Order: sequence, then structure tokens, then C-alpha cells
Amino acid sequence: MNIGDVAALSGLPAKTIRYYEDIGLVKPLRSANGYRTFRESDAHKLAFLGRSRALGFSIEDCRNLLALYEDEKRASAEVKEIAEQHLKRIDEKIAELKEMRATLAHLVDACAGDHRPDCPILADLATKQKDEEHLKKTA
Amino acid sequence: MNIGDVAALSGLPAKTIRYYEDIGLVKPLRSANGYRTFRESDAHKLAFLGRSRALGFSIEDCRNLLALYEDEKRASAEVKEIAEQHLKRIDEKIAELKEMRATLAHLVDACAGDHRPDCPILADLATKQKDEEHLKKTA
DNA sequence: GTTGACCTTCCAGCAAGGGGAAGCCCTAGA
DNA sequence: TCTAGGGCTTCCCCTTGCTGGAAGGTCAAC
Repeated sequence: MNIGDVAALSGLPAKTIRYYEDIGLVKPLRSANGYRTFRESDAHKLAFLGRSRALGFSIEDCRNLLALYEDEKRASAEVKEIAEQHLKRIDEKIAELKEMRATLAHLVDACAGDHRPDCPILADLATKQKDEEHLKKTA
Repeated sequence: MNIGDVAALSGLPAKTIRYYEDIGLVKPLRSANGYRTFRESDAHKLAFLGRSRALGFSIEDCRNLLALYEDEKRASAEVKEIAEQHLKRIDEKIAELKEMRATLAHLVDACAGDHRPDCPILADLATKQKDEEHLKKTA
């Protein structure tokens, strides 16, 4: 298989596949003309990577997951550990975004959004920075 | 004020402040020895930027917000528009993360996490990529 | 033989800074 | 007066995970 074929199969852009070779995630063979030649197992790995990435795993996580996947003697605990860590990071990110969202929604609500210059959003952005310290100190 | 002072005031690292000057967000003066000299208004802007960034606005959003902030004749509608767009992006991101989270939590739950190699997480990562297409085609 | 679709490598860049080197500047203390 | 230290400067590379483009080789079809 050439890179185009495996790209179509895995759903990954050819550029991404070359990059994955670059960083050692896959090791396709080369044919006489210099083209990359992918085996079934390479296509399989790439699909695995695509799926892992889609779940938000970092490249380093993917590398570890792939190694575990290929290790017949792995302990599922190792896989679970990686997944749980990632789950935790996702939860943290969600919490962070929700907090932003709450503040922002509040401000958007308070803003008239008309032709006048008065704007609670700008007022908040302009004043909070010192008030926060103030509040902490005086609280 | 030197950069260290304004860094302490705004809570931004000196590196970040230099970067913000680089990309034209602030324009501190220079004293004879080459040191940056920040006015009150610069400190104010930097705090504004810090707060905007903390709410997740992109640098370009920040640039626009800052311009509106300084424009006495702005329409609050313009500010609101930027904030609403950002709110929308946050909501999309949260939705995306929640979907990842759901899948991942499901898999983690199903995994024994012991010394045995059998692992639903790996099984899922290994098979979903083609099944998905399959499902779409055969559905 | 010549298009046009592939494929190759390399270089540059995105966001939004962080790390660290090499080298001024300024002040305080012995 | 010298020296140590801390702060400041510029510069360039590193990060994550790719993406785009330029310059050029290859291959199958017409």
C-alpha cells in the first residue's frame, strides 16, 4: 500500500502519516522508487492511532498505548492507568471551561449589545485584575 | 515602572509581557539604559489582557477587545459579539470533551485493570476505526 | 511524449509563550 | 574601589501536533 491508500483507509492525512513515521510511531518499508510501503499491520496501527487521538490522547499516550497493544504480556492495569489519567485531565479541562463559560455567560447577559459604549464586559475585564487581589487581601 | 514591577502588578510573567510588546499589544517607552518603562496605562492594559486571556479569549480577540476598550465611541454590540462567539467556541469545546469523556469513562469502567492482558480499552481502539465506517455504510 | 496524479524531501509556520545563554546596568556592601 | 547580586536586554531554540507549500522524482494513461 502507498501512503494515499493507507490515508484513505485510516482517515488520516498523508502529512500526518509522514509525521507519525518521523516521530517513530510507524515504520513503513520503502520500495525501490523510494515510496513508503505500508503493510496491513501499519494500516492497523495508524487506525489505532487515529482512534486514540480522536479520544484526545496525547501523542506520548498513543505511543505507550500502542506499545501495550503490541505487548501480548501487558497488564490491563497499565492501560487503565493511562486512560484514567487522561480522563482526569479531561475532567479538569471541562471544569476549567465551565468556569469560563459561567463568567462569560454572566457578562454577556449583562451587556445590552446596542450602539451605546457602556459595556459590563469591558468594565469587568478592566477592573477585575486589581479587585481580585483586593478581595483576597481584604476578605 | 520596569518590567518586573508591572509583571508583579499584572500577574503576567515578564516573558509574556515582552511577547505582548513583540506582537504589538503594548508599547512601553524605553529609558536611556534600554529598559522598558511602563506607564500606568500600560499596566492597566496588561491587567486587561491577563484577565481576557484567563477567560480563554485568543490573542486576536484580546487585541480587538483592547481596541474597543480604548475606543470611547464603541458600540457595546461589538464587544458582545466577540464574547458570544467565544462563548460558542467554549460550548463546542465542552461538548467535544464531554463526548470523549463519556466514551473513555465507559471503556475505563469495562477494563478490569489487573495483571491480565485482556483489555476492552485496547480492543476498542483497535477495532473501532473500521467498524465505524462499516456501521455508516451498512446502517 | 506529455500530461496529471502520485510520491519524495525540506522549510516555514500556527498559538502562546517557556527556557536558557550571553551580555549590559545598577546598587549595596567590604 | 572593587565586586557580587539581581534585574534587565536580545537572541534563538523548544514545545504540541500537525499543515501548507516549493521543488522535484515516478508512474500510468492517452
